[in-house]
Amino acid sequence: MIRVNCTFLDYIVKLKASGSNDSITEYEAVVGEKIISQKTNVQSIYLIKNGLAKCYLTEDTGNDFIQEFFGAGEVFGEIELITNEISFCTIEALAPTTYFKIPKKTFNQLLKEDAVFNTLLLQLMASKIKYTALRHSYNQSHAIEKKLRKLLNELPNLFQKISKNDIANYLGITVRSLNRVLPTLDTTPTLHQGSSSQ
Amino acid sequence: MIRVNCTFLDYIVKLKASGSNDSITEYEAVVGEKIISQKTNVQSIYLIKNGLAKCYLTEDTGNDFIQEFFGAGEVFGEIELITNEISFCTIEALAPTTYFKIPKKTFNQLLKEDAVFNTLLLQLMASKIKYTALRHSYNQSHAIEKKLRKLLNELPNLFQKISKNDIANYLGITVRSLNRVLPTLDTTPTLHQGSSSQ
DNA sequence: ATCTTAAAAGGACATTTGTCCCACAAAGAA
DNA sequence: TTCTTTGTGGGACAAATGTCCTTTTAAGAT
Repeated sequence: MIRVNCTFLDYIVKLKASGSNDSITEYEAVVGEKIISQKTNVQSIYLIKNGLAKCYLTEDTGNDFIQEFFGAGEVFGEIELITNEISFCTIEALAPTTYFKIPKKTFNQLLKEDAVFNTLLLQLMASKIKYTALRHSYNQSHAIEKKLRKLLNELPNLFQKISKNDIANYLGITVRSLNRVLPTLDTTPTLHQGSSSQ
Repeated sequence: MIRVNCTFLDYIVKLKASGSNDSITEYEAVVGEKIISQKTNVQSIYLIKNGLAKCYLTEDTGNDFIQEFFGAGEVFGEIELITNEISFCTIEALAPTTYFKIPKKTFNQLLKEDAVFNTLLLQLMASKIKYTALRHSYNQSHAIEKKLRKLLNELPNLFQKISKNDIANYLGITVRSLNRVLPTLDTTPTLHQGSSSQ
């Protein structure tokens, strides 16, 4: 549930370190900071170096639906650059997060001239498609309890890292429903400690 | 809800017509035929020339969840080729469907040597990611009635083209629930006529 | 024509999930 | 400290959705 991509991160770190590309810059986001806001223009692709962020869509109903949690190496903004459209989701830091920013021009150059970069991006996107397909399918056809068990299996310290509200929004349920199911699981989850627990 | 991609189809048709690539072959699937089966090896990418197919995942519960309906120009198999993994979904014809098959070797060659093809594939994948993100988000945060209205808005003759069972599996609900909501809509849907109605 | 099968329609009931509350605890601001 | 805000926990009830089952209709097979 927390997506990472070391291969891609390593490649970009090396690229930056090689000095051949000084347009790649590094930033830091504090907890709660929005790195990308829904329905705004995107002029770079972003890459998380370290930290944790949530990627979510706000619906007309006011509900937030969390697409995914992003950890080290995860990339975003590439969809907007490729389709030339405004962002369809918001990326918000859940912990202090450092990230790289690669401007559109550099991104297009790399895509064209760097075969390795091109392949890495294809793999990254293919992986996103597959992962979300599997996740949403599972979500549609299983009860809350099973979804939660699966989640806890993937990330045992889930409740230390992510607030209940965010977990509920990730599962597409309410916090009340989440709380109702929790006691039925063997595991005894501890409380959410905020970003101090990372 | 029925995805199409004329640009990509045109490009492949021209590529094939130019004679420069005789490894691209054409096939026809009858109604109910599975073009790709879940958990099998994939050695080509596929491209629908004409017809209609459903792309679905079968869960351990036995439930089918329909990811998307594919119309002319839609591509599949590319994820499996890029990630080098077995297929995670089944593609099944809902109407007589003609499609192209591009072998893995040719696909990789095109990706490397044909910049236009490379870009088209990136766009296609970006579009898939965005579309499914929006759809699943909407599905998670809206009641059945709204989901159905949205669908009927996109495709007024929905019920002529697709069976209720498939529509239910696309929305992640049961046929019973679908039938319950139908009378509350102004529209009076007619019955599913099978493939004869196209 | 008759039989068989698959899709459709919907009643009755159970279960799941959401909504609306209120209460409590922790963290940060004044 | 005291106040305020935010996350948490859960009771009571309402609404949405699923399960199970029966009937009807339409299409295709023999």
